[in-house]
Amino acid sequence: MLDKTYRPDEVEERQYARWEAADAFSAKLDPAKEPFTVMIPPPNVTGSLHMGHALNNTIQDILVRFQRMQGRDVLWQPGTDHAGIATQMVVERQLAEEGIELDRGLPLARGNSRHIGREEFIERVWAWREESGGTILKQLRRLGATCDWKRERFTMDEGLSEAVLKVFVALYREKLIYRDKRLVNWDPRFHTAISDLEVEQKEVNGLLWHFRYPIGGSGAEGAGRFIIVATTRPETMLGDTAVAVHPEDARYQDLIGAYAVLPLVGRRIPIVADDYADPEQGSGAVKITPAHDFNDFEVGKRHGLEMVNVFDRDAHMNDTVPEAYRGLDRFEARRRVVADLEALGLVEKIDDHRHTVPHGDRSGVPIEPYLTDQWYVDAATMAKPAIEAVETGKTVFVPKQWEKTYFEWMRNIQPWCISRQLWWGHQVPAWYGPDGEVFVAHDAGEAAGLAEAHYGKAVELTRDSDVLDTWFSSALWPFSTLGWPEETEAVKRYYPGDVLVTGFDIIFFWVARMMMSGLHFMDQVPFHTVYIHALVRDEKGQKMSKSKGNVMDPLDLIGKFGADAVRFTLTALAAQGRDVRLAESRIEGYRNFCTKIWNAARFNEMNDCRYAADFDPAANSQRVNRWIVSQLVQVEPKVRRAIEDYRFNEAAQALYQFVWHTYCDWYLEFAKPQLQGEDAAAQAETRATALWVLHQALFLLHPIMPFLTEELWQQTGEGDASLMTLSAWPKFDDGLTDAEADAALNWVVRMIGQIRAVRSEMNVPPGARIALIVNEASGDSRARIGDHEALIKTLARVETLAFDQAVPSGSVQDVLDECTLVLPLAEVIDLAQERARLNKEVDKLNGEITKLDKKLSNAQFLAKAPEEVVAEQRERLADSQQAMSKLQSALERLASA
RNA sequence: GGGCGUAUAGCUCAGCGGGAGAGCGCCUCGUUGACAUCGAGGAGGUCCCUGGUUCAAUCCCAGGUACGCCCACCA
Repeated sequence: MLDKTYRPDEVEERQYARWEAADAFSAKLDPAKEPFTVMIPPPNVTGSLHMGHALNNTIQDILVRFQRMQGRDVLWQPGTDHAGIATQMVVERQLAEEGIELDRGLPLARGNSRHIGREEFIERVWAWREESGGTILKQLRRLGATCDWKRERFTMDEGLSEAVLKVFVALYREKLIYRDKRLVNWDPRFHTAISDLEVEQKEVNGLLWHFRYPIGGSGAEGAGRFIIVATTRPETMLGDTAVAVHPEDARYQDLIGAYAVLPLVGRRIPIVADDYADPEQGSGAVKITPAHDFNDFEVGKRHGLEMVNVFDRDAHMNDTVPEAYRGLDRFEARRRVVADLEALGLVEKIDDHRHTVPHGDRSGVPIEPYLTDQWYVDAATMAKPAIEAVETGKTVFVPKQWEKTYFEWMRNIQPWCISRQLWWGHQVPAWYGPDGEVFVAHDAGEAAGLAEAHYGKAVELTRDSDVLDTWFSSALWPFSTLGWPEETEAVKRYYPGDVLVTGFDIIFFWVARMMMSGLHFMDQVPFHTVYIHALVRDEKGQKMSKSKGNVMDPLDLIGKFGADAVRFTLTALAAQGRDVRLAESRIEGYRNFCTKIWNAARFNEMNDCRYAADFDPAANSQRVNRWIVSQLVQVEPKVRRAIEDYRFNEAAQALYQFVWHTYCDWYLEFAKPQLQGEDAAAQAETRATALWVLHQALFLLHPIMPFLTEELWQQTGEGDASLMTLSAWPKFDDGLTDAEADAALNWVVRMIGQIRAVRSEMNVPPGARIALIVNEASGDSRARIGDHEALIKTLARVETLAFDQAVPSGSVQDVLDECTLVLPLAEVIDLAQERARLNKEVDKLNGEITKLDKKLSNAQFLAKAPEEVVAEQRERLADSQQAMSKLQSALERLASA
């Protein structure tokens, strides 16, 4: 017996365990089946499940469950990402609580008692990972995700690290990885370089300071002349090595080639002519700090300027600046510089200024352009095949518009800075000789060999201490997880993958880089389709964030409404090209849908509908049964195609409509008289059909709502022996569609709906003696009414139903398609209201008739519109006119009454 | 500055070159043995504006307005 209500909390855990016990999720390496591969976007090992993950993985799970049911050999590859900075932060914070900090050659911070070195730190990270890493993968199970957990990978695993090593060395030898000294985005909080993508531009209210730099040199010297420069970053003036003016700027012609004396520092800095200086901007003169500004860096290179780096890695002032400023934090230095210049009378003015400041996306602090040696990938070269692959359709984006975003970025791609000054990550496989000569190799032994060949003797080597950007290893995910560089069966079978499901925010970070590395090392695109889904926002369209307090926790929602309700909601809202605005009321609505399905199953159970493996719907004789089967058969391709085309919301919509509004609202009502009637054959057929149709619908629902459907299949279907998760998608014979039953019962449905509407609008009391008289109806309609008289009487609460009878006087009539609804006058409560209602109908029809008349009297329309459209419009006009005449006579009767 | 997207019922959103839809909310009625986490019915919309293409435009095109997002940025 089914419980009174569906209890997801009790069912979900049990069913998930059954699936795992049956090994339902594992890739089978089965050569008889066509493979289907989905690579999970590996969540950060530090992460926990948020709504974005819930959407992302619901979609993937729908796809893989659907494909398994289609008979494919599915690999859904799970795993986590070591998330360099994020993880290091987490563990560092934990260590700090124990009074431990990393030995970075700096004194201990207050409150801390000891330093630890790199090795010990890395041990601590692994220990942390053992204990609390990867909780998100456990959370994915609660969502119902059917990843192949036995194949779980971690980007710091031995195998994946091997892939990273091989890729780095290979790219270095192909000169696609190189070392360079240039400005990088430096994060002063984490003391590391970050890539362009990890920099977030934030708009802030700042100030624009205008400084007066005294002109030095023979000519203008002593004349007390100044050149005015403006800056948003006063502290960097300590590193100025020039002032630039536009070569054609008339104001400064005599100063080009002269020099200014840098206040506070006393350095003589040249005044150079460079197009970079915009005469329209401020004074037209601009201070040049080549070591701390990307534009200035270029100017510096053009003019051979000195590059003075004024910061240490904490963004404190270093020893290149005058004593008074050394060791100051950059913001403190700013205040001091401004104050000192003010004291010297060198501040021309200070304006309010709104501008953007680059911030580290993880640290949240302003980043500094900083001159260091780093490792770079020649992304522009690697991007070329990746661009071509999308241009030629080897990989397609869904929705297609994202290809434009991809192209835009890939065609303007900059060198990718891949080295990070962190400890947690893949250490750069480079060793340096005593003179700084670099040897890139797979291991220390190979490096030693290279060094010996270079120097002619054995030398001591020092390994590069940097680690690689986390995304460097993620970029290899589609093949490194399969065992590459080993030539495994899995690599051969599951690469290239089929579809990658991800959010647009990750196109640059990950998708683009997988494309580049996949094409380079595997000669094939890593996936044929990239499905880009929306961002999950709150119901007001705001991005969910902890600071706004509008975060919805998927686990809470699963606890409250069940995983299936959450999954179905996300699916129903996941229309292409639009953000998902998630309101709890929506989930509640779909939780009710779960309940509805459950109750439909209970109805079957209570009516002795028993599962029969050999039931053949084609043998049905009852029209209502042929009808519901026909309706079901028409839903299946809608659902299948919607999933195949990534239109998940349409699949959800079609299923919701069918199960609730066709099966429950109408079919089960139609079935009741047969289930409770005397005709044993009809009863048996209806019992079997009701349950069979429900089961088929459960199969169609299964990829979206796996738990509920599995539970009902177990309880009302084949029982313990069979798992829906391992079963095939239903395949229906075309012969099961039944045009005759469709036409008849769809007509009956409409008729009952209309009678109910009239009853309701006329406020007809429940027991009223309402009659339906059929006079001018066509043969079809007469047959339909005759065949389903009992249903119409019961469901529309009609007392008598008669053919070819005069409408009795003293009654009110209404028009329903081809029939007349008759109601004794005494039963009508409000004649005026009924008159108003009929008049409103007349107005509506009048409008319709006028419109159609006009259209059909337009010669152009008749000449150019397709025949069937013209015919259809004619038919509509005829229908409207007929209805109108009946309405008129109904009104006349009402008037004379 | 460049690119992309969105504008349809009170709200959240589907949809479509030829009769404006759903869910939620709202109103009315309903405790008939699956389900009140329910059933029946209803109200509610110049489909953002202007122009163009077309026999026909909410839909296609152009321009505009508003909002959102991404990328790059002025010292």
